[in-house]
Amino acid sequence: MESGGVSSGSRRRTGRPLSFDRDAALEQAMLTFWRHGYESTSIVDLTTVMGITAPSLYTAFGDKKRLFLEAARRYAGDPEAMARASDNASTAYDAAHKLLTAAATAYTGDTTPKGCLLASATASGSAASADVQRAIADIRQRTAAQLRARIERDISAGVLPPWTDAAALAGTVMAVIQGMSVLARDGTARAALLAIVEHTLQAWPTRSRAMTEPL
Amino acid sequence: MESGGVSSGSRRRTGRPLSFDRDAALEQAMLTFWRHGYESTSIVDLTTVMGITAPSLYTAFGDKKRLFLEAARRYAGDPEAMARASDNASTAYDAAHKLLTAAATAYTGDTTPKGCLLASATASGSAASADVQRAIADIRQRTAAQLRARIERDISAGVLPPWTDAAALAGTVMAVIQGMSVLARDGTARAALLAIVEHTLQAWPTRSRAMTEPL
DNA sequence: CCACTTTCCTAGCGTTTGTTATGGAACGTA
DNA sequence: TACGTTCCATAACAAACGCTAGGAAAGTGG
Repeated sequence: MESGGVSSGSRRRTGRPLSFDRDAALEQAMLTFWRHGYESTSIVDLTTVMGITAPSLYTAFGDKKRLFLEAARRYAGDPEAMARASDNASTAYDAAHKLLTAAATAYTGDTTPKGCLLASATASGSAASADVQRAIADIRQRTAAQLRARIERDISAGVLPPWTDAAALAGTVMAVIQGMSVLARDGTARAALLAIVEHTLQAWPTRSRAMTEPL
Repeated sequence: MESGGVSSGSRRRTGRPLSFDRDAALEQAMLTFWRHGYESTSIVDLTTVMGITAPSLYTAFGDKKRLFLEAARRYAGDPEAMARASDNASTAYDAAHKLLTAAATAYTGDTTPKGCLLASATASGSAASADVQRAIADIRQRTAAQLRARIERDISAGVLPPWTDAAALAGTVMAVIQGMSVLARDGTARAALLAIVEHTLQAWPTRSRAMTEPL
């Protein structure tokens, strides 16, 4: 019963090998969840785009819920990579700027669905998928917590004024990110989203905002 | 075939009267759509909370799609009332402020579901409900257009500087509104949303922003 | 070549979905 | 009382849902 090493490295050593590319199938599943959401995507939809049959899907990914969570993890990327990117930014402003522009760009890709998978997939949801919604909310709140920590670091370092409301600042960035997903779904173009990003960042506090004269 | 005057005023003059309160039933349906979204709310869910049977629902409201659209119209309120509120605001800033605080408050009600019905109900969606999504997007874009027009009016009147990007400004407000719905769903408290509102409005352009000294 | 393991496909499981036919009961009118 | 109209409740419809038994097929290790 110890056989099921889920993670990478250990492949099965015997038995018939998979006849399809597991990664490619997962990618297609992710795109479909991205486009239609979690509950509105049926198993038939998935097997069609993945090019496999239902039993193959179940043996390879468990069930619909686990497949979605794996697709969501693939979409959100490595959480540690996000943390590193946030830490490596020279200031919290830079981190927020990168986060916002990356979102605006990702939500308006030519070859990908509009909007954010995490925002689109679970905004609605029956009681049966409450755990899926919670998992997605966790990913969001992890991002928010990292940004907030980065802001507080800047406050301590004197880069941001001491009266800065770190929660409100991080919250605003998160709200704009999530909101841009809705706008992108409604058809708003990338340039318009980027203009929103620039406008939002104009509210970023500066040590000199109320003291010296910018520009 | 001309009998079906949907709107108010003309009630049926003969036959057995309705045994339930149509308005109260619609209210319950709205709350359920608000909580679970459009596709995740089943007819059984609706008939349960409405206290009627399926055939009664169909004869009184048409079908699930029309019931939802009627509930959404009830939720969004009279569009003309919104337009009047926007026009009656003394400035575009006031209109945006009212819009944002009203959203933050409505999304965190004690007796209502968290978030926005329009944002939650149709963020995901199968191809079958594309028309429902379009109807909801229309309501959003009507709000955005009104706010944008109000901003442009202020620009013409000299209340806002001529270099103001009305589209970006209105877009930011809309993005924050939609984003706050996601945050509210995730459990963010009303006070935190109101802090986001205040922070967002700090980016509002002022004729004097780069010329004279505020405060 | 022979077990043994694992994946593959066909077919179908039971449940839930949105929606409706049917027949009787309740109303205003005559 | 009798009529036309309208509503209610029972029951059921076909389709789609997530999911899985069962046996054939394709690999590895002995």
